[in-house]
Amino acid sequence: KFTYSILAKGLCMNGQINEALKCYKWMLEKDLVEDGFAPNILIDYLCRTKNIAGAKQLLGNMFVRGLIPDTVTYGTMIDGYSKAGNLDSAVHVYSDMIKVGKNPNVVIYNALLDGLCKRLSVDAGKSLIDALKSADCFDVVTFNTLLNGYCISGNVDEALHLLVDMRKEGISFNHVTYNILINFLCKLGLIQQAKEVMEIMIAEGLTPDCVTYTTLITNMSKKGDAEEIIELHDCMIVRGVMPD
RNA sequence: AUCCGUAUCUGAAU
Repeated sequence: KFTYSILAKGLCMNGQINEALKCYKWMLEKDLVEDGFAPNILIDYLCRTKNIAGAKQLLGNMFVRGLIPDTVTYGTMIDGYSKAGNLDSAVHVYSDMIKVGKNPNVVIYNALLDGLCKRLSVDAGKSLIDALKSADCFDVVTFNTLLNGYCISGNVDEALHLLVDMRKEGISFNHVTYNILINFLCKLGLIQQAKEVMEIMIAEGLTPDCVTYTTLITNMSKKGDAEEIIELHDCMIVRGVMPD
């Protein structure tokens, strides 16, 4: 189950979807598909490549073969729909999973939250997170998602307030939290402050990653201080972060 | 044995 599922995933990452599907069919013949693990990988790939129709078909095929969609299957479809801009269908999949008695976990809610913030409104996202807090169902991704929503809509006050709230709820910032803030500061034209936040991040024991550096370099390029850009580039190399 | 191995948040490209 694992060996051939991961092989199928590798084929997908190579863009060889037909080979991946062949691999899956072969697994079915050999009775190696006992649950959602293998089909979830293919459904996810189809969603990421915006082939929602294909993903739906594969999902339908699971039922035909008596395979029960699991929480990951539902999460994959919810995220796929919402990233494709179809929030209604995402919510519909969510109701389906409730109907069949599957318990949504924090990943499901985070996917919905991201969809709400990006496709509907941050206010809708705020309402959801309030409910999640009462239900004690949240993690660092939940907060990062809403934080990014506030940043995208330029809501500085709410963003800052959310950071305080995060601490209050006992959620530590991670590298993504910092990357969101650094990107936001850059977008506000506050490059120097963005670099300071990177220093805070390091002081907090977190390691800037490729996204951190690319964010800073991209935004500094718009101003054209070549010296500083090269310095930052060399800095990332020295610290062992590979540019992509 | 334990751990890891499929879904959710950030940059760039389109």
